[in-house]
Amino acid sequence: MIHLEWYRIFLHAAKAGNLTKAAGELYITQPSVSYAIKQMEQALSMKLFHRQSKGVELTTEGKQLLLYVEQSFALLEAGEKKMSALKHLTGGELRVGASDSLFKHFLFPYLDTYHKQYPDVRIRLSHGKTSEITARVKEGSIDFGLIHLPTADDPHLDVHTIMTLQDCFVGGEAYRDQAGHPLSAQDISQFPLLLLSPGSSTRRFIEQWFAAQDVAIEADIELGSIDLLIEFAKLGFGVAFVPRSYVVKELAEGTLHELKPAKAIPARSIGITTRRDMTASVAAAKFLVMLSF
Amino acid sequence: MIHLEWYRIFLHAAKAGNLTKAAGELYITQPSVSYAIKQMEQALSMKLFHRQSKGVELTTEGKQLLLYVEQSFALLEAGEKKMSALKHLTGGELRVGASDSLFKHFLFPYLDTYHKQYPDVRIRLSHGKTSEITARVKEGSIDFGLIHLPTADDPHLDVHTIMTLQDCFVGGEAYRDQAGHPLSAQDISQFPLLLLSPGSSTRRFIEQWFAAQDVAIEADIELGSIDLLIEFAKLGFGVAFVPRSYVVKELAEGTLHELKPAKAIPARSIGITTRRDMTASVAAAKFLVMLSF
DNA sequence: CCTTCCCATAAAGGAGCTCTATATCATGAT
DNA sequence: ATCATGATATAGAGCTCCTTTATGGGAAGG
Repeated sequence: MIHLEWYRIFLHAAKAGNLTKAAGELYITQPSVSYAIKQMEQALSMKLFHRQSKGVELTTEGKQLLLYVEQSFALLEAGEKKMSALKHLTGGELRVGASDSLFKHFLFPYLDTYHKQYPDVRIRLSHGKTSEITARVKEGSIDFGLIHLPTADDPHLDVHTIMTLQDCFVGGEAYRDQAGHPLSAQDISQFPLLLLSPGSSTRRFIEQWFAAQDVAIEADIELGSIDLLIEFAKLGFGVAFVPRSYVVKELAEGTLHELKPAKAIPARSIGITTRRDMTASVAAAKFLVMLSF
Repeated sequence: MIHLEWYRIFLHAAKAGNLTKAAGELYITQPSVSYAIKQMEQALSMKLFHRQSKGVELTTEGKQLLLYVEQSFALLEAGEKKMSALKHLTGGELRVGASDSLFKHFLFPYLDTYHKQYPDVRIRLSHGKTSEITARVKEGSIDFGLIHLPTADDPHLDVHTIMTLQDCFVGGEAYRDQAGHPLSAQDISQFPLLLLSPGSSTRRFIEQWFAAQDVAIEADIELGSIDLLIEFAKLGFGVAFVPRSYVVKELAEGTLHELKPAKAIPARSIGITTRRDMTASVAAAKFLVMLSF
C-alpha cells in the first residue's frame, strides 16, 4: 500500500522539479526525499521521475499521477481551512431550540451579542414545545435547547438550570382593588382566566398549582403567546398568568396590577438541555460560555 | 501538521462508526486507532468524534471534515487505479514517430499486433523527416522515433539499430536486358531516374553514393512516396531507387528487374531513437520489447 | 579541466507508531 | 442488583522504518 505521506513528498518534488529543493520545502533532507520517491516507485512498480543532471522531471505516468494527487491535496487543504474556520468561529453554525417566548424575552440579547461577535457563524433557531425541543436535542438536530424546568428525567440528556422565573397573576384596571390583599386559589379561579394554550409547560404548571389546592379551573381565553395574554389583560379581559419579569414595566406604570395568592407560586427554573454523550460543537460551546453555563 | 496517514484512519473510523471495527479493516489494533484519532484531535484542537457506548459518532466538525476527506481519498484511489491501468496497459498511450514509408513497410505489423494485444492503449503516430522526428523525441512529445541511419550524433539521444535495409535500382520490362551485367554509376545515371523528393534521407543517401563516384545526377521524377516510385517504375518510366524488401514480390513475378551496380550499394540501417535521460513509458517499453529492442 | 549542482547509496540512530495488557464505562440481560 | 458484553482509553515496552550524516558519481558549464 502507498504510504500517504509519500504523496506529499511526490507533490513537492513534482512541482519543484528538484528533489533537493523539495526537501527544503518539507524541512527534511534530500536523501529522505530520494528514499520516499524510490519507495513509491517500487510500490507502483513504475518510474515516476526521470533523473536528469539539472533535477528531476515527471515521466508520462508521473504526470498522470500528479493530476490526481494535486486535486486530492487541494481538497485536503480546503478541509483544513474549513476546520480552522470552525475553530475560530469564522464559519459553522449554531442551532438553538426554545419556545418563542424564551427566544424573545431571554435568548435574544445573547444571540445579538453572539452574532455581532461572530458574524460568520450561521444561527439557526427552531421553536417548539419543551417535548419537541428535547426530542430535537436527542436526535442531534439542534445543539442545545432552552426549556422550562422541571422536565422528565432522560438518561441521554443533561440539564442545567441557568435562571429562575417567578410567575404571577396580573389584571388590568378593574383589578386594582384586588391587589392589596391575599387571594385564595378559589378566589382567583372565579376571575376570567387568560392562560397559555394547553400542552405548554406553563399551562401544565399552573393547572398543577390549582389542582394541588383542589381547585378546578377553566380558561376564558387561551392564547399561544405570552405577549398576547398581557395585551388582553391590559384591555381588561381578565387575569393573566405570566412570568413577572415580562410585566415589570406594566406593573410599575400601573397599567397592570398583581394579585397576591395566599399560597405562593413556586419559582420555576429555566434550563439548558444538551446531549449527555455529545460534547458541544465549537460554535455551541462558545455560546454556552456566554450564558455562563 | 496533520500526518496524512491519520486521515485514512479517520475515514475508516467515521465510516465504520466504531474504532475497533476500523482497526480491523486497517489491519491494526484498536489502541492504534484511538491513538491516531487523539493525535488528530489534538492537532486540530477540536473533537472529531463523540465517544459513545456503542461506538463513535462524528461531531459537527468531524462531519464537515469527512466531506473533504472522502472526496480527497476518492481522487487518490482513482489515481491509483489509473496507475494500475497504465501499468497493465489497459490505459495510456503510445506515441511513435517515423516516416510514412517506415510506418507502412516496417512498423505496421508491430502496431497491429500491439493494438490487438493492448486495445486500450491509444496509439498516436506522427510522421515527418528524420530531423523532425528526432526533434520531437528530444522535446518529449513522442516516446521514440524510427529513423534511417546514420544520423547526426546527439548527446541527448540514444540510437539503436534494429535492422538493415538494402536499397537497389529497379526498372520495368524495358530494363530486363540490363539486369544481367554490372553497370557503372555513370551508366545508371543515364537512365531516367525515379527518386524520392530532396530532403529525405534516402535521397541524400543515393546522391552521396553517386557523388562518391564523381557522377552528377538529376531526377526525372521526384515523388514523396516509395510506393508511387515503384508504380511508375512498373509502368516503364525509368529506374527507381528503393529498398529491395519493398519490391521482392515484383522481382519474383518479373514485373520489375534489378540493375546490378558495379560498386555495391552499402546497406543502410534503420534505428530507434529515444531520449537518453528518459526511461520509456510502460506503453513504450512494451512496444520496444516487441521490436526485440 | 575543474567547479558546481544534483541525485543515489550506505549505515547508524531515533522518533513515534504499534502492540500487549489492562482499566473503565455504558448497556442490557439474568 | 449483579454480571456479561462490547466499546474506548491508557500505560509501557518494542520495533519498524524514516531521517540523518557522510560520501560517491555523473552531467553541465565556465
